[in-house]
Amino acid sequence: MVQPSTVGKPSTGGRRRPGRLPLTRDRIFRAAYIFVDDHGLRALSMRKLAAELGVEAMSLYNHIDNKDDILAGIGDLVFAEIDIPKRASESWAPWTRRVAHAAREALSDHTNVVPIILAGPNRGTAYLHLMESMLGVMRDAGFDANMAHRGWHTLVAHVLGYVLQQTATPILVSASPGRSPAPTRSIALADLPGDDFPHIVEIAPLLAECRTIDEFDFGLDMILSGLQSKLDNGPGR
Amino acid sequence: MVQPSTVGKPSTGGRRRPGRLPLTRDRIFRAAYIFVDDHGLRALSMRKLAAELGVEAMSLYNHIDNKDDILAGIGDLVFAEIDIPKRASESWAPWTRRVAHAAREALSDHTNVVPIILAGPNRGTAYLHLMESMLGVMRDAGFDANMAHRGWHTLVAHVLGYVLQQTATPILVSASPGRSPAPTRSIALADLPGDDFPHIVEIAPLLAECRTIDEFDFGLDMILSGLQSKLDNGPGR
DNA sequence: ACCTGAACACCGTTCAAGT
DNA sequence: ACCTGAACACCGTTCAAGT
Repeated sequence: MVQPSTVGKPSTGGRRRPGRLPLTRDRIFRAAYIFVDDHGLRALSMRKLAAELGVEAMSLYNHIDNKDDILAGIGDLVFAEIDIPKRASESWAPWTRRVAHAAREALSDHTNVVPIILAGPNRGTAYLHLMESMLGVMRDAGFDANMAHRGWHTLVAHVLGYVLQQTATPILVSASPGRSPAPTRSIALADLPGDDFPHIVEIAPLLAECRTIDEFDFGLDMILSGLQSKLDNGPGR
Repeated sequence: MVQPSTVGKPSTGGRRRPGRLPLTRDRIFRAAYIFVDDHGLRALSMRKLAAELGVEAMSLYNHIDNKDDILAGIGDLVFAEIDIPKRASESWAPWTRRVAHAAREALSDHTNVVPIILAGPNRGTAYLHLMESMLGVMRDAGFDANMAHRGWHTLVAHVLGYVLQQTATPILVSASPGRSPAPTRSIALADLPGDDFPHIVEIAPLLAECRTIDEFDFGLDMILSGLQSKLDNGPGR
């Protein structure tokens, strides 16, 4: 990797630019990943990303196809942060629980990137390995292919759905449905008219403090024990 | 609403423009909704939307704040398509099942709009009314506020997660993880290397044909019966 | 009151030209 | 082989000017 003919100036690799590493797909992806984490998805532009790398925007096109290519790369970096636990002697359910929590955690740590994952098909290697592992553990536990497939879908739906609600549920909400003046953005859910929305008002304090882990576990437990009982109650459909 | 002083020319409302209705927030939202359904979210621009309405882009700003304002309007139009069933004599579970299916159907019919709903907090009136109804039915059935809150979260997570996978699961996928030439986009999941992804390859045919309703019901049933048993097994936490 | 021409500060992407 | 200046066809949004 290090060019052996290069002498002196130990910190820089050659004569490209003072102290600049060469561009690679990987370096572009990582820079974009950090940029989105820090500034949000909408702020990401080819020009600003290039500036972050000390380069002009057009240089990026020597390594990537287009912006979508970069977005796909960023998306898979989130899945790469989920480390898939080794299967100890534990049963499929606790193992799956740990994976589900690891996924929830990784996605929650990078909410700015989540919209990318949701926008289109994920075909990155990290995603595929995660999927493969989950299916394998279920198959080994005795689920048939059909059941493993459905269980996987249900679990993914739960994780994605939960992470979504961390951002998609309005804690602050406008009380006036029509055209609204500027300050309305910060009226709390609890301030909705109690006549129209009594039950929303009732649970408003719960919503405000609900992004906890046992919120997540509440649904996860139902899914895992539901799957377990299908496993126990018979091999048939 | 109809200006009484206007005479003749029954189809046009006045002298604004030949045959042009006046702009309103509602007309802008509906036009944008249809445009996104037809051409996708990324194709939506202020200029093209204005053209669709027979108007210049800047005119839109007389009625809406900015593009995000329009997006929020579009998002709530999807929820407005969910008609909330009247509560007959049925129990909370079948009623909730019907609402969940109605929501799944509305979202599935407007997949281009779904990313808007997922991108940020929903505070539209249609969304709030849906939420209020679901909470109310659960409370009436005997769930306490805490349980209703959690149940609502779990159900929403399931619906959103399911709809997501209709778009986010790769049916077609690249078999070569690194830089890939153009035609790779259309290599099927089933063509993944079987050594690395045996279980994905195994369920690939299931994935290809799985966007069925009983896929959805599989998880929904587990959630509903899980909630029912919590309701039966005691009022406490 | 509502619409618009012109303008501003941006975009993603291409391509011929540089080294 | 890799980088870039200049250019193209777009963006969202503002503002003063029109009716």
